[in-house]
Amino acid sequence: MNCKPSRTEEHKKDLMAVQDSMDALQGKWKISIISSICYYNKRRFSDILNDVIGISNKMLSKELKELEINKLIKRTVLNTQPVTVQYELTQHGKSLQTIINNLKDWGIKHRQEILTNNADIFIDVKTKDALVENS
Amino acid sequence: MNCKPSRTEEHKKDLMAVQDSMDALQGKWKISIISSICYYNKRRFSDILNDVIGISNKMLSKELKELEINKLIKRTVLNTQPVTVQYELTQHGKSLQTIINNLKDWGIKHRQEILTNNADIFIDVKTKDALVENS
DNA sequence: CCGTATCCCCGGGGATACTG
DNA sequence: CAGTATCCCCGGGGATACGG
Repeated sequence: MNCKPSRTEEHKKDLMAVQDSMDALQGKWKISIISSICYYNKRRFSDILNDVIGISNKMLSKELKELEINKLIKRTVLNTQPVTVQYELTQHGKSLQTIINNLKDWGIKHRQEILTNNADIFIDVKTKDALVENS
Repeated sequence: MNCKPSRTEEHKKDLMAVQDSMDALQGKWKISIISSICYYNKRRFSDILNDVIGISNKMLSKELKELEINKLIKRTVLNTQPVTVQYELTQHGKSLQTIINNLKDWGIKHRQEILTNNADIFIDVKTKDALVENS
């Protein structure tokens, strides 16, 4: 991305590509879910439900559906009794590794950056609120 | 990120780092805003309002505030009449280039992936709905 | 010019209960 | 076991108007 205003036609495409990536990864749990599946290679619904702390079955179902539509994971219904469903990363899903790694590295640098030179202020990265400390 | 379930303590940190990055970049307009400022090096409020198509002043104000809190941009009030305000990327903000580039590249691959082998189905990447074509 | 304030709508996302 | 269905709340985000 060569830093152009979004009005220039070619740059609009770059911007859209970035947004497409963000959309695919957005959602509170997507990265955690990908991570869980990736580690175990193949993973069942209830297992992921256990791996990802705090997620509800509704959310898991929804996020998995989106990941599948985006071809990041593959869903397989197994012939067991009762039915079990297996999820695994597609090749395309695995290609996310680089990005996720970059995001992790930058995130660590970011946290340091935010925490440095802020002795008098406490920044809550999550809520993005800057709160003055009680003296 | 070495693909571990989020319950393992060290991996939670990795996950959090990724989330921190996502949080900093999330918001409908952040990337577009960063892109605009980056291109012009220094850019005023009303100019960005013009560069980023469709954004409202309220949203621009809010997103700029968040970017500033996250130390990605620097805000300077100029001594003009009436007052003008200048925004520029910090060093930390510029360090996003790599990530944004990766996101762009992956986004392009992603779009191709989604569009391939889907002659009978139309995928709306934005809404994530898979719509069967009218025959 | 650079924002805030207000109103309002819609969708993300939690809790819980129910089905094949 | 693997999801749906329902209810409900809250915050993102648009439109518009106002203030320094």
